[in-house]
Amino acid sequence: MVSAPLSAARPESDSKARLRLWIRLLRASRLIEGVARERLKTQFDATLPRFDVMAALYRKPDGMLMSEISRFLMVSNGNVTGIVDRLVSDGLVVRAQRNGDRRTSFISLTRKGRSAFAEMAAAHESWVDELLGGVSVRDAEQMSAKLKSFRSDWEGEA
Amino acid sequence: MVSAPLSAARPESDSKARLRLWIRLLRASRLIEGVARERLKTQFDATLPRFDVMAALYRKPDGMLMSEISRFLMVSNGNVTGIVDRLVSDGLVVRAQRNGDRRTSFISLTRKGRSAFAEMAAAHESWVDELLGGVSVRDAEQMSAKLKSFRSDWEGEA
DNA sequence: TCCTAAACCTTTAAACTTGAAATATCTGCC
DNA sequence: GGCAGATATTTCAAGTTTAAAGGTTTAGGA
Repeated sequence: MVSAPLSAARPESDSKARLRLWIRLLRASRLIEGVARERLKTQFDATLPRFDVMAALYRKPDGMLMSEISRFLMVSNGNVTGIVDRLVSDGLVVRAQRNGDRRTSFISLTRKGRSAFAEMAAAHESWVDELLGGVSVRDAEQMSAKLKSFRSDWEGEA
Repeated sequence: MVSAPLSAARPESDSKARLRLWIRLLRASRLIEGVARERLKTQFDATLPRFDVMAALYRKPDGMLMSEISRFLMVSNGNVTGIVDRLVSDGLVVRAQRNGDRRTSFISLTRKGRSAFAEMAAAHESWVDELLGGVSVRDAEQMSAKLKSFRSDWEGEA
């Protein structure tokens, strides 16, 4: 009897294992997002999309282009327009004209926006720490590393 | 000089590690969701929320209550109403009256819905396998297990 | 200069999403 | 029976989201 193949190239069970990982990933994301959304609402009268845009801007005090924000957050271009509009009307964000290029403007947090975000970010970090408290730091670091390398394969490094 | 504390209870760096995990988790989810959404659209003229609802129903041939669907998918009640409405008008899903309780109905896939979903599910599994191909099966199983136990802590088992 | 293509952003329509309010029904207790 | 409270769903307004279409501006030739 000839030896049976021990494993085919990417057999059925492999894709099932990855599918299961994906489902768990998705459910974990939804769970955490749900908690963050609810607490942002009740404790800061803010929404998750606004928080996300402000988080992107917080890292770049000099400002970002609309397209940079949408690429960073992995959402569509038109989406960011509406969110920034509302943030501007709330005085948390400004659009600064660029001298060279009239198509674009640099979006950045106002002083008010920065301090509002700093407060929310501290709370947000503690919520995540609370929710993921059951994951050891070692496991968290391991998983982070694996997720990072996975993502690099699909986005041309990051 | 007295010895400095080596680590406080849940020190700063711990929450940073978990925060990083959360960000990576979120970005991985968005990446995969984006690909799935785009391919469902172009290859099946379907949307991700419809796919999700059909996936929930596919596991339960006898039908599900609206509230069961929304709990399973972790979305709001009102949300499911609209999605099911559209699936019904496309003939993919039916609402069956329950004899005992007139508040509720059992939602289930039609024959057409089942075969449409089976096709999409096969494609979906291969997309996930493709996207997560860089994650070894061993790593996938490890991460799944850790995400599962994390989730159980927050949802009263699952 | 003028033209074409590319880049960047906004607008639009349709769908999705939430949270709260409204509606309908059921259950248990008098 | 009749009513209060609980349960299940839908409706509603506001906001988010996408993909596609439209508008403006810039850049790079001919």
